[in-house]
Amino acid sequence: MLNHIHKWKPIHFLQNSRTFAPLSSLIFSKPSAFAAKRNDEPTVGPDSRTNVSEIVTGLRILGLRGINGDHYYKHIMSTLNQIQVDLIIEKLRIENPESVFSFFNLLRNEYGFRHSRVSIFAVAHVLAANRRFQELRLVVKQMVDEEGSGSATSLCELLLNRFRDWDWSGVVWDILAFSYSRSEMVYDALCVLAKMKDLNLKVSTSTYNSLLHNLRHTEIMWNVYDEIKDSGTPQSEYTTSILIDGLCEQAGLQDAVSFLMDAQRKETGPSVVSFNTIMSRFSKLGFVDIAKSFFCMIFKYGLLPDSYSYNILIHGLCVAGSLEEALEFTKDMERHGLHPDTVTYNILCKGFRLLGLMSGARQVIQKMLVKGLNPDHVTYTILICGHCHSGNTEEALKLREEMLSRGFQLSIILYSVLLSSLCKSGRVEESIEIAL
DNA sequence: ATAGGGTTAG
Repeated sequence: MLNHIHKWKPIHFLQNSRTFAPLSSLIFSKPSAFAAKRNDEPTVGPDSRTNVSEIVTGLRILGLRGINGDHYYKHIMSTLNQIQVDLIIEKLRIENPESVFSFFNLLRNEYGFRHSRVSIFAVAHVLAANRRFQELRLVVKQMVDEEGSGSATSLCELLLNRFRDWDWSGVVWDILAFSYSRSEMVYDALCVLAKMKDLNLKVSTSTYNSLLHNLRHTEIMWNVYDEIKDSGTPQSEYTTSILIDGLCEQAGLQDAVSFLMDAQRKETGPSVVSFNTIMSRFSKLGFVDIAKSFFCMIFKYGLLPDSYSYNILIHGLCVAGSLEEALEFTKDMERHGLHPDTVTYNILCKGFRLLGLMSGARQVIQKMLVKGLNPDHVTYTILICGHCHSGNTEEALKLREEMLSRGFQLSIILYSVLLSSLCKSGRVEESIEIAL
């Protein structure tokens, strides 16, 4: 340990590095940064000689990889507390914003560090400024999941008190509302929206859509829709389809169809997504013929069905037992330049399974493999259940092995099917073995 | 945010 302590001597390190041109030029281009050691900052490390500024400096010189490859730094990282981390992140954010997120992630992923809300929001603002929306969503989602429902009030307060004038805070607010909605904490999402309204902040279409989707079984959906219209937020094709789906449940299919037709009068016209939603509803209620007529209507509106349209219809036909027609539509799909995907093959596989034709199911999967598509957990579930159902426990067990070797987990339901099938065929011992 | 799966027993 002593060796490593000696290894870390910031001043010597700088003096020695004078002989190495590339590094020294980098270092001495900003000498002021190295007057780092300040006495008013908490010290860290085994000898209590390093402080936050020096860590930030180290990060600048060595980079994240360098710092994590350094034994002494590694030790410091594992002993940092939340106050120190908050200080580091704040300094990095100002002096070296490109590295904030990496540092934040490193601590969380490799050291199991739990960041404070303040640091999370600070990092979120940096991500928003850099338009790294995917990572931004992830960071906020993790926070929201950890904080749980009912946390919106305090998180909003924090945003309001400490981040009010920050650039991009509108985006962070929106992502916060979106994350609550996505995690099905609808009232927290609504709470954030109410605050955003007070602050005159813009709500994005995707946040509104997610919220509409979660509220589609309730009357509140219409309040949100009114708000969308009042605020002039642009609507997407999903907005209409979510409303249609909600109408199917709240009012009835007739009203939903009227709404779809009304959409025609608007400038954009109905979208394929809306047709798909209606088709799916009718199909699930057993009205495949009506679903089919909507499928034809897509063309009449000058639109083209997408792979969702085909899969919905093929599924409806399979469930209705019209396997031949389902196969016809699959060919038609290809004629229209749409490739049957894993979902299509799974649907067809289930079609054969429903008729007890496991050899046909196998052929479907064979064709799928030829097309370069891999079976997923749905494929395996259909096959295993089918084989269990037809008494071919041996084949089901083989598929279980294959599934596990490919890194898929068996669901509880699939296990119960498999175990009961084994028990029924008198193979109780094996059943117990698998269960344990 | 529109497409695909699955249970036991009673």
